[in-house]
Amino acid sequence: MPDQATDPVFLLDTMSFIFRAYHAMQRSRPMTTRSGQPTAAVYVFVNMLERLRRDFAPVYLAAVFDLSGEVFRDATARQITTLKKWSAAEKTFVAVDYAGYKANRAAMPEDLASQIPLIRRAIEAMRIPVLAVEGYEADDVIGTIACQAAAQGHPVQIVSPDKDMMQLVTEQISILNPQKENLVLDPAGVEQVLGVPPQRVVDVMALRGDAIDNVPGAPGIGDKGSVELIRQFGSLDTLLERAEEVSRKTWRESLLANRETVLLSRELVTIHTSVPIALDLETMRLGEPDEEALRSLYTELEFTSMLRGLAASSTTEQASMLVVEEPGATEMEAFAMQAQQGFALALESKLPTTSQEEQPASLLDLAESAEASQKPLRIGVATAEGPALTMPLTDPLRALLADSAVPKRVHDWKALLHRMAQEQMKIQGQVEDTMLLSWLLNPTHATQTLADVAARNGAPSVATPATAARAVAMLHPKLLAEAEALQLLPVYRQIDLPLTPVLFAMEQTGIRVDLAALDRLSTRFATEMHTAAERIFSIAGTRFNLNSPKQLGDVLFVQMGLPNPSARGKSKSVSTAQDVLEALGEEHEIARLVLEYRHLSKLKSTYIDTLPALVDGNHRVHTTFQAAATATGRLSSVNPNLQNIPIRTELGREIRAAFIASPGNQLLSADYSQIELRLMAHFSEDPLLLDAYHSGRDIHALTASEVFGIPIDQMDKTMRNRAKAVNFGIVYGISPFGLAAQLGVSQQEARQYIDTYFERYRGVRAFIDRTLEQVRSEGVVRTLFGRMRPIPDMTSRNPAQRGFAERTAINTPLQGTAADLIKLAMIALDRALAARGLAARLVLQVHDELLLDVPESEIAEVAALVKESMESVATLRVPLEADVAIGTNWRDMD
DNA sequence: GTCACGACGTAC
DNA sequence: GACGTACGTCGTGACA
Repeated sequence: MPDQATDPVFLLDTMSFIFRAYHAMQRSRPMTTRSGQPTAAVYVFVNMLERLRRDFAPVYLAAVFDLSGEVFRDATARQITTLKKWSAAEKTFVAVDYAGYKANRAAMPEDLASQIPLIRRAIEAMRIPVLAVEGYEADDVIGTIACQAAAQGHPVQIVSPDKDMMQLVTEQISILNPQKENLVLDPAGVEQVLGVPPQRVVDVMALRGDAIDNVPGAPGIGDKGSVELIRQFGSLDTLLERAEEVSRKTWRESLLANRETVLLSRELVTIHTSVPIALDLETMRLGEPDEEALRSLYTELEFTSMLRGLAASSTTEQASMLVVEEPGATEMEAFAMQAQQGFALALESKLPTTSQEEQPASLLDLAESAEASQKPLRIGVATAEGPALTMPLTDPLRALLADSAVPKRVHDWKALLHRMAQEQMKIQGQVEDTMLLSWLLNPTHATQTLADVAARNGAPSVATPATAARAVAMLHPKLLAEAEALQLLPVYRQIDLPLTPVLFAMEQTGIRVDLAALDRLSTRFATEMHTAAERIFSIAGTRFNLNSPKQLGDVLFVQMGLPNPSARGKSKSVSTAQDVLEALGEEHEIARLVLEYRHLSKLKSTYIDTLPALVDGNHRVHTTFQAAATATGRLSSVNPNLQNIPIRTELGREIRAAFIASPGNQLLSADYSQIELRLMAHFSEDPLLLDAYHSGRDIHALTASEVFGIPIDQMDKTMRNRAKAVNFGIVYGISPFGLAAQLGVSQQEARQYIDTYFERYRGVRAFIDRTLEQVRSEGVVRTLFGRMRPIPDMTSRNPAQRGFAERTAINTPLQGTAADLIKLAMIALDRALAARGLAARLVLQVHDELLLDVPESEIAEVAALVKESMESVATLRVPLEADVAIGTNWRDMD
């Protein structure tokens, strides 16, 4: 138990949370009781308080409200028309007109107002002290009490989602946001997030202004400019004194012209700490909740999960007793004994990254970040029975981590490997990954963060390293048992788990980017975009934002009256999508120009101007492969996405050419030939398909001759391409609608093609029927290796839902098995390269393609190895073929 | 400013 | 009412 004098004081910025909760839930789905009483804001408020109590066991806490004090007033209470606002001139609070000050703020909506009495009941039942000073804003009350408590030696946690509060942060006062995984901001954290230290927060805000609260700021100086100027000049006062020195003209002139406005703005945004009130800590002592009152409130509001939490609170308390945040030597030794059987570990979660932190602007920043990184890393550890501890990374723990006889359990092994590489930690021994297990069990769930997985599986909290480790320790046996019951362990142990270190290495290696080439492209694209835009404006006779589909649709189809063949405005704006503009044909030059502009603009903003910001000091870009993200088992790639680098157009290929080999190396690409159609042949055992792949025939030409009745030797490109679209359609779970849209033919015609296809490829028809029947009865579909995807809605009365279910049921085993195969090939290849001591490195995977960076001297050997790894990864009813190509860049490969 | 979402377009 | 699977950018609109 910490010394009473150092118990932190928690100050809750209550209405900010209630408003945010209200708006957030409003957007997703309004939450009400069966009788229609809205409850979203109450729910979020109560939930936050429960979590705060559970995660931090606060001794002193006050829910702070402001002047209007809605909570303690009836809805019909008198309107407050004035409040006291700090006056710089009089150095005191003076009454101002409330209506004017809050002019830009809407009145409280009725469905929120009706929840206020419920929140009042919750506060009373939870025995939470309330702090409100008549006529003063909550911000100022919080600031005042925070300073007083800090002066008396108490650490203060301001619990708020609001950036304004950051100005109050000191060594003693920090900001806690329980909605962002209990993110705590200390002075360094504020600087990391905002780019300036807490003392300078008001300076930045004064420059930037705030439209909502009528804070004018300096017009023309926005988010970026304000931070840059304050960082450059050190403070607002210095900046104003030396405004003449500001190099950018618009900023300089704005500063010179708006000096007084900016100073006034600073007054407006400053939180004042001299509200006439004296801290009385005892009134802020948090009471024991009135369980009966809470039970009755939760029952009334139909908060069933909260009721369960209430019932289970005694066991939860026991679990939390097993968490020791500041263990002594004895506890750590006890842990080391128990840990021999294996333990779970979790690292401190990181602060969100910002562009500022990546590029330290000054030596001072460098020094500060170096200091921050010298703080010993805190690691949460937990065994099956013993307590979970948060402990520093000391030698005994390093030894345990490196001990290959000790199994480890983690959530997101690959992320851990990256952190460990930074910290020079080594981890050996069998590793289990609850993130992968959870994904295999539920691949369609949006996220697999620890917080998310823990919540779904009834684990209490992941706020600190120790509680996170406790959650992993609890999740591991549970998820493993579920995976075993669903026969998912083979995929887990043979595919996704061993793939993890391979992906880690690929991410670390990265791929080299030709920055000079991108720079040239940027200039060239800018010019061409400008030319296209000017011609468009000239033809249209008006200037508008070409990037806005809404404005563009208005100009083309309303103002100019062009025919719109789509006419598929879903009550919103007219579609200006590519296919619609293409359908306008060559006689409308403006359509062609818009398409050209769009293409240039897309490539420039998505790739050309984005990639250079993401390269490291060696001109290499490091993507993150998300291994637990897709519904089918594929990987995905983010930050940046390197799985959608252009290839189809000439302009796009210019970008691809900017991905280059390391000096002295070549790039080697190997891609599976038609892997999904080959898998269709394997699964369906269709004689035509099997024969085609065994005798190396052109599959698209074959389909063209079968479906369109054209002899192979008279095949033209157009018919082959149409047949190609049919073959792709088969893999996607074909429909007349989709094929018609793809080919630009009528649905009747598309239906005719599909019917003919299935007459010829009888095996494919049978496979589809068989698969649908099986999925209808089992509710899941599986890949060849047993990876599973639940398919709901197979029996839905809604034809659209049912159709979608049927198409995913067909596509998933094909796409998913292909994903399994290339993953297995990557694992095999990685081992083969290591066994031969080759320096070639895998750098990318693009679903059916592997890209390697290979020293010249190894090319022949690696080419053979890659081809062999990919083709012999499984023996199917048709051969697997991989085509290998080599080049200095990712475009020019032979 | 922040967030969510739709429209669009890139890949396989 | 969307033939499958992803991710990123932009504009827009709703809230501060």
